[in-house]
Amino acid sequence: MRLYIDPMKDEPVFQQLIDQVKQAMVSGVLSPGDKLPTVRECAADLLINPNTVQKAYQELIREGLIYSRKGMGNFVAPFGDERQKTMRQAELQRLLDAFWTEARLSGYSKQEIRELINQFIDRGGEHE
Amino acid sequence: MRLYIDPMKDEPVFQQLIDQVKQAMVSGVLSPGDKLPTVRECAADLLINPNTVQKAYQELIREGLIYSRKGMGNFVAPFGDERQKTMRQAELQRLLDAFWTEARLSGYSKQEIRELINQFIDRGGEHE
Amino acid sequence: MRLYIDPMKDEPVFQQLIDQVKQAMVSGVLSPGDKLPTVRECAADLLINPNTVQKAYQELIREGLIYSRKGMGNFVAPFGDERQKTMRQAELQRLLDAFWTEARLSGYSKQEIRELINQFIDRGGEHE
Amino acid sequence: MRLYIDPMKDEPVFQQLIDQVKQAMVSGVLSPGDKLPTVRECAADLLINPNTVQKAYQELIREGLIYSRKGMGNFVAPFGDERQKTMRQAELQRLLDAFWTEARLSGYSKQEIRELINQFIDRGGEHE
DNA sequence: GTGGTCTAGACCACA
DNA sequence: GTGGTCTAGACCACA
Repeated sequence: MRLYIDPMKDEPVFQQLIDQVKQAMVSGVLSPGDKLPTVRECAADLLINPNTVQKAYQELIREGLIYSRKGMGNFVAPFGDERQKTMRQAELQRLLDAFWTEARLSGYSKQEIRELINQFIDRGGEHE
Repeated sequence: MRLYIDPMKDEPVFQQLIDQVKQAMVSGVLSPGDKLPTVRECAADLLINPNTVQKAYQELIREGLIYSRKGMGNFVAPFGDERQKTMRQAELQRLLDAFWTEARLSGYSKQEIRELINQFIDRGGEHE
Repeated sequence: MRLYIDPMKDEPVFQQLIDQVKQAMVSGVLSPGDKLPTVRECAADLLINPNTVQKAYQELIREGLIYSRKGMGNFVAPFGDERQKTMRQAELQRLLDAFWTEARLSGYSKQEIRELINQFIDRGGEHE
Repeated sequence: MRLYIDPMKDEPVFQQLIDQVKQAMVSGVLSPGDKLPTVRECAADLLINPNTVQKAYQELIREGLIYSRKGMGNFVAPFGDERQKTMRQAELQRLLDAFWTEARLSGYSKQEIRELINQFIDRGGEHE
């Protein structure tokens, strides 16, 4: 697993790292048990501050998506934990609301959005 | 149209205002040509600084969702402009990607997400 | 001569009026001696404040492009007065500078801009 | 890169800053990747408020001409992005129209304007 | 250290 | 009256 960042994006660097790890987990590039790059390795690789990498990993740990073993590194956690599921419902609803509002403001009808989403899902969600 | 804010949320106040106006436009509470509260009115109402309201309105202007007339106030712009549509496609795709990743990480299968979305749409997208 | 305004534009109303009269003079819709709409007529027509129309006309008078005859109305002045020419050189240079900078920032080469301009001129400057 | 302002000009300070950065980018004083003065540095240097500098930088970011990294500073973005080009066409046309109208009102003939422009371009567009 | 948000309030341009 | 610009300065997030 190799991470990268885009300095042009206004998304904070630590957030870009989090998103990438999540994307990799969804797409199967990272599987439960896989080892992530070490904090130092990653920081040296991307020319960023180790604290920034640490912050990203801490957040992923907090979300239960990775776990840390002292002296060993950081590893991908098993998916689909029931507790996670409950915790994520609100976030999910929020994202779906945001998507809906943007789509409606863009002038799409309910039916068009439904089709847009179905096409997306049929293609496998871009990442699969 | 009456706006409100939640000072406890960590979402910036100006962003909350933007989101609310957008929501109101999608839900039909605000229609093209409608007058928004004046900058001062809104600031006094919400006990926030006029500059904060101004910032929110400026962003909405920049997105082409409202327009401003000095000495007159701010007004809702016509929807669905073709140029806007093009500009929003990327944002839409981004939001749908984010939603998809979160949903997949929460352990939902493709089919479950499809059903989740269809239920959401059938309910009218929360706002209708 | 019928004037109109676009409330969506962020250009002030009085400026839109000025620009329109100028465009009409360049394109030949208005010729020296032609009568402009009266202040009240124009204000009533466009649903704007008479002061706004007055302000536009005052500016055109100041630039020597129209003149006012008490009780008679406002009329288009003869073109090309030598004094005007001198006064306008700076403004012209400024506009050309602005155009050049934008064009260069848009990625056009010197040669491309030259061609762009020549095409524009050959078409008659859009307004003729 | 050193910025300056003229407080006597009626052009807003933030606009003067924007124009200067653009000019510097066109003339080659600023190249992609170059670091701009920090918000505070610039404000202290010009004896203006940091918010005013911030406003100028925000607009440049919005136009895609610079990008910002928290804790790092603001940097010049790569030029000539294809999307920018498309977005700027309208602005370009508008400026050329304005120039044309002013020139015609000043009494120049089509041929004279063509020569005026060619001279300008041959001199390298003032900035090169 | 550096950018981002926000307050409190002055002053100006436009309508 | 209404929006736009600007000051002086606080506090927070990010690196």
